[in-house]
Amino acid sequence: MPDTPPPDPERLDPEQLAAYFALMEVGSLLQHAVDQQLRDEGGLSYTQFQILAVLGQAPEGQLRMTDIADRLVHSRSGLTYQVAQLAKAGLVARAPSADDERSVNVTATPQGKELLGRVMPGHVAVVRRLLVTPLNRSDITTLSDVLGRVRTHMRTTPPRSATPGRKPTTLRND
Amino acid sequence: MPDTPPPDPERLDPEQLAAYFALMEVGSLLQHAVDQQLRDEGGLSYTQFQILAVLGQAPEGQLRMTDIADRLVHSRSGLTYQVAQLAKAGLVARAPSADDERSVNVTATPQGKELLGRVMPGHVAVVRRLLVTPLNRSDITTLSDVLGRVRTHMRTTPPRSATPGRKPTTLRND
DNA sequence: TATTGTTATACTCTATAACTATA
DNA sequence: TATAGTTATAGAGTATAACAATA
Repeated sequence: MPDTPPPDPERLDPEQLAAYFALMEVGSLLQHAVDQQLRDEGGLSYTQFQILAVLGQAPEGQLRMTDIADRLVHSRSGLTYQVAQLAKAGLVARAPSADDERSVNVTATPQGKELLGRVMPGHVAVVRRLLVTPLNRSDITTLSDVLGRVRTHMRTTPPRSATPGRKPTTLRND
Repeated sequence: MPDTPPPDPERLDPEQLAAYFALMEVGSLLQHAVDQQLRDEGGLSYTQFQILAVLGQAPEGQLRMTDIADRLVHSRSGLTYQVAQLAKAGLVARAPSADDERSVNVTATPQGKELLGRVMPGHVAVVRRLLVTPLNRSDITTLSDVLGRVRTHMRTTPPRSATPGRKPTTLRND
């Protein structure tokens, strides 16, 4: 009784597609909404907000550039730019590391912490209004469980290299 | 024995926060991955890919600028820019509408359809590798169900206006 | 030699405002 | 007047490559 066709690696079945589309759309809309709120109420981009937030959670209240980049931004120069913006606004301070002269320690200034605190309520309100409201407690738990697993998998999976059968300039000799 | 503190609208409990963070991170990583794949294999941004995809799904194979903008991009001028890019690459064609002289009908050219078809397998592969693989069928169903509800709610919820207690220049008589 | 970080540069994308033309 | 769309413009963000300095 072959009622489940063999999984074609070239396609996604309707359920998988629906999950993918819903994820992308919800992520995009939520991102857009919080970005807007952060700009309106704090003059912060979402990336800048994330940097401040990550610094706030850091044990010593400080992180090296590399540490921040690994968690948030995709290129180093991009992080340098964003941290420079934050520093220009007096929201973070940079100091050379004591034990490794190459490193730069970034900390949130009092103004940075103050701004973060001032912006959080509105931020939370947006997340609550858009994401939390339509879900019950069980939905939330499920969502964080399932997406948590996906996140772990994504972090583990090699980005894009290691593609087997990929000869790097090895056809002929050109 | 009050073990459930009253829900503070100023905060999100750990489960809610976890769901929010997981959603944002997974959405961001997945977006980044597919964007990369589309650029590498088709020279398309994710937005451009979406435009082609939406045109492909359209009943007549054509949509007005407004129709596309409503589904995808956030500003009209942004859409004009993106469609212009696609047209410049010969992937879409624009034609004035017959029944409404103001409207512009956009269609995918044969090259556009060809490119879309050529890019889809890799696209699907990324989604499968990052999102589908770590989940079982039940997870997928749940995910699309829960996120589908969130999406519906987001589309319904007024963006940001209609803030109650917001007097639109109605103090005094102005 | 590998790692940390910055700089220079160029490019993509987005949004706002002003504008044209049609309904 | 309202709607559909474009243009001009300006700004934010990102990545790549070259670079300097330290481990």
